[in-house]
Amino acid sequence: MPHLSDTAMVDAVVTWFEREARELPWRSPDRSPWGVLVSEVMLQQTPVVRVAPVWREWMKRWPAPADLAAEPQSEVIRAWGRLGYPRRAMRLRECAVALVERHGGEVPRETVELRALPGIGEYTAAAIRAFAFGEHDVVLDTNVRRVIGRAWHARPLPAAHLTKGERDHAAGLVPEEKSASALWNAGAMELGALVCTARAPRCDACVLAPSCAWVAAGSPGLDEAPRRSQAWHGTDRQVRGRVLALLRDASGPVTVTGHASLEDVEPGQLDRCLESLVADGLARLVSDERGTYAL
DNA sequence: AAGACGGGGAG
DNA sequence: CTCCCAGTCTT
Repeated sequence: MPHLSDTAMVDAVVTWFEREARELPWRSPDRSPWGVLVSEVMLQQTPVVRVAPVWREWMKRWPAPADLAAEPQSEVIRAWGRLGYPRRAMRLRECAVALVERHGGEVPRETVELRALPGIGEYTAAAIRAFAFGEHDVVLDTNVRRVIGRAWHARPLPAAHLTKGERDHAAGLVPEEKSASALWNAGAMELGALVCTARAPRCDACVLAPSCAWVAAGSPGLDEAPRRSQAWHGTDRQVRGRVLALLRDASGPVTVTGHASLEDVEPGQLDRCLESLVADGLARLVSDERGTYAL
């Protein structure tokens, strides 16, 4: 039976984080709130190692919201490269425009204002407040949910959707004091990313192990836990990605229909994907007759 | 409450 | 080859 108090467990994570935190570029002392915002959007569903080089490039090229806002979307999609979910790049640019129009080109620190920005949801708003401004907030990403779920509730993996009960419990764990709250938010995330990982947790190296409810229960359920399965090969998602890669790597319009690199794609599926890309605003039709598209 | 949405590195 | 990742937005 675990016997450490909530506070002692939270403190253990904070202490561990102060010792073990990775030196990520968006954690540098000279980072800007804009840099934090960009990093958070890039990190939505994309791992740190893949984000880092792109983030550096973006900060060099577009150091402030106004710089990105002035850029054509095609260039932004190109610079996004292969980070995935290119709608994020589109929204990031829209976000930059909104920052210029509504906030004088600055990143606001209030939740309502952040949430009103394109691409900024519950998690990202809280992360920006905590990591860019040091504000007290509840940062709940998949890592923090997994850490809390295991250490406090003996659950192997978080449920698909965040519940009110889960949010309330997480809120109760955040230290009152501002700087400690930010360290807990970042530390719990870091612990989930480096130690309390989804499928191969390193409990022997975990500061919470002595008081972890899941460890105490014998670390059950990892194999039986429901997995989110996402078919990939041959799906519309893959075809959309291939079309976008084609448009990205070209300097101008491309005749997509009958293109050699898409030979194996069924014409019907290709048409459907092209139509959806145009509907999403990610691609535009240049010449209907010739099946020519561009970013 | 579901489903859609990219891509690559690790196991 | 399967699984996962600092989620968001739209039905």
